[in-house]
Amino acid sequence: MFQIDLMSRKPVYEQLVEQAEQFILTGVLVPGDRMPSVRSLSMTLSVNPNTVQKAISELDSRGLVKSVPGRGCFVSEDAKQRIAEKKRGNLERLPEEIRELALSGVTREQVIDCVNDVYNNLDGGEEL
Amino acid sequence: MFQIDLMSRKPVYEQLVEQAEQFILTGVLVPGDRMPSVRSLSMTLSVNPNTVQKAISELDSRGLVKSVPGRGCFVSEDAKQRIAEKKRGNLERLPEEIRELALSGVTREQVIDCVNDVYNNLDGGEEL
Amino acid sequence: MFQIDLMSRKPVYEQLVEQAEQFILTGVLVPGDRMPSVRSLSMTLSVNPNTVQKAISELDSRGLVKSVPGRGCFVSEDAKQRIAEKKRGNLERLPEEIRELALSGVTREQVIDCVNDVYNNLDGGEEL
Amino acid sequence: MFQIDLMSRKPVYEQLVEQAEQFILTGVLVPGDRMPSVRSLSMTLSVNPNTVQKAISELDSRGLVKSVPGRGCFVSEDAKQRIAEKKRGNLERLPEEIRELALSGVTREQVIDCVNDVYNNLDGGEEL
DNA sequence: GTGGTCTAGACCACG
DNA sequence: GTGGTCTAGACCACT
Repeated sequence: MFQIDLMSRKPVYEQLVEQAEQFILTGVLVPGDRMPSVRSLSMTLSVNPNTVQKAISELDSRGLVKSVPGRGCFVSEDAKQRIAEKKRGNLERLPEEIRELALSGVTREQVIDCVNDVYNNLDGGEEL
Repeated sequence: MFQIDLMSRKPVYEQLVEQAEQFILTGVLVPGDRMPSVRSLSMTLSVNPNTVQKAISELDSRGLVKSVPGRGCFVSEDAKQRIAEKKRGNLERLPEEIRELALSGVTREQVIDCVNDVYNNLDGGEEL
Repeated sequence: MFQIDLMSRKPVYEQLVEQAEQFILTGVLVPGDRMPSVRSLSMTLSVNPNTVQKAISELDSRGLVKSVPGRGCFVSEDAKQRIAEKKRGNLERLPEEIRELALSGVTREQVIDCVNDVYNNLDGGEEL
Repeated sequence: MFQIDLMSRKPVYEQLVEQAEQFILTGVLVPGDRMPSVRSLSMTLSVNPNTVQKAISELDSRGLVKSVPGRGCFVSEDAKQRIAEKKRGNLERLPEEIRELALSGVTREQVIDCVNDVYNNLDGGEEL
């Protein structure tokens, strides 16, 4: 399920956090699901347990999972909404990125096509 | 001209590099223009000369400026093209970002509107 | 392994970069190998860590090594090819150098002998 | 006659020195010839007179020219021999350069061809 | 004055 | 422990 790139400059724990968010956002993980344990993840990924723990703590502090001592770590009820809300904030950065593309010679049509491609290929069940 | 955010997590030298790229891409700096000197920049920005130097070196190694010891640092002829080419590569990352927005409840219309806003507000003289 | 000449006019960090390239080109360092750490190198060479760091950064930006914060710095897969490609470009400068030798009284035989010596003494296992 | 590249990282004065050496080695300048004056050179090249003066001083200290106050600067009798002698010293560095080419995949034939090309195309009168 | 290199020593994030 | 960033201040070569 999880997989990391040790050669990436992105910190391992951050890769794990982002993947967890992706899984929740796309419905691979749903509220109540139990996350893999620190030990099992650190084993399968050949990563230091501290690193995995850091990712879990981060997810916890963002309210995306709830750690229950002795029982494990579970996706919280409002996890998806929280992530969606945060991602929606990225909409503010979008104009600047598009402007850069425009200045670099990318045409309006290319961008519009790209947008339509994405929306047309969304799995029906994923739309809110 | 240049300005930095000391509180940003983005390294100061990287902020400088990106701003320089912006200036070149938007035509504020054109080929042959002389960059502010290391010392003057470090003074006005209250940043260590070494940090500014690092930014200049980075720009140099990317072929965006040519720094000539004893004379100064000049925007190279093909600077804008180099940047545009690199930015165009970002087009590949765009679908993923839009997909995240879509999954987060942003509608197709919102994104399209955003795109059109950008292209309609481009300075007329700039190439689309 | 690495060693520098403090009296050389060539910058220390550049000496380090060139030695690393030599090591990679001659197979002393192979893809996946871990480079000596910044601190250890700076200790053994009695050089400031920043200077070593600069060399590492340069190698990284040339794609010869991948440095991963917290884990170390590793020779990249295509390092040798990249170096070989660059060195092959030096072939263009060779005629000018030979011409200078010729004009200075070095005979054709002397140069040819030199060439043959080099090729005859290549380690058998190295590709011609 | 002389020409410099202001964008080169090679110092201007060094460019001038090397060009003078080339002119002497190839016979464009012969013993007794008068060098262009500092003022005229600095004018035609749009270079600071100090920079030209530095080049002249360097040539003088190498015994390649003789400055006669009030009369000018003349190519010395043994200029060509001095240069040739120095260049012949470069023969020692040649094997290392060829070895790098060899390790980079350049074949013995390519190098030999290059050598023969140079010697076959030498102007008959230039050979010592 | 310019850019380039280097030292000394600090702090941070990551593992 | 690792690499990455930054400051403070020095020296050099070049124009």
